[in-house]
Amino acid sequence: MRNESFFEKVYDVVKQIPAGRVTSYGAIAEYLGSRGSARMVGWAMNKSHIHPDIPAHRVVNRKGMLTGKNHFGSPNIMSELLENEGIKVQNDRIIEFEKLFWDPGRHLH
DNA sequence: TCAGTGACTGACC
DNA sequence: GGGTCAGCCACTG
Repeated sequence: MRNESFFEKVYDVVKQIPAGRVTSYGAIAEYLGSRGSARMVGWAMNKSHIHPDIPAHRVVNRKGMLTGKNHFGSPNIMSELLENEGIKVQNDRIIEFEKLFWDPGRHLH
């Protein structure tokens, strides 16, 4: 049903990302059937503050870089949240991003 | 309705 | 990995 907006679906996926794992905007967009609309996912994250439990820090770009850290109020919050979950962050980039990558299309098939 | 905006991505270097 | 360019599309005013 389309009772949910595009970003409502995005939140539904993001909330299912397990702790200690990360995914990319493009992966979520692709899972929602809007491949190439990764910007919409990032845009949805921008408004995720209206939702209580959106682990937006577990969503990064396809290179594993914390491009959205600037939207957490303070640039260091995002990396601290990730490190708190056991994810190593160095120079605004997730170490071993490929190993920690969580594909919604594979887990939520 | 139209134009602006953007937490991206792929191509290229 | 990182900068630039162009395409992408849902939402806002």
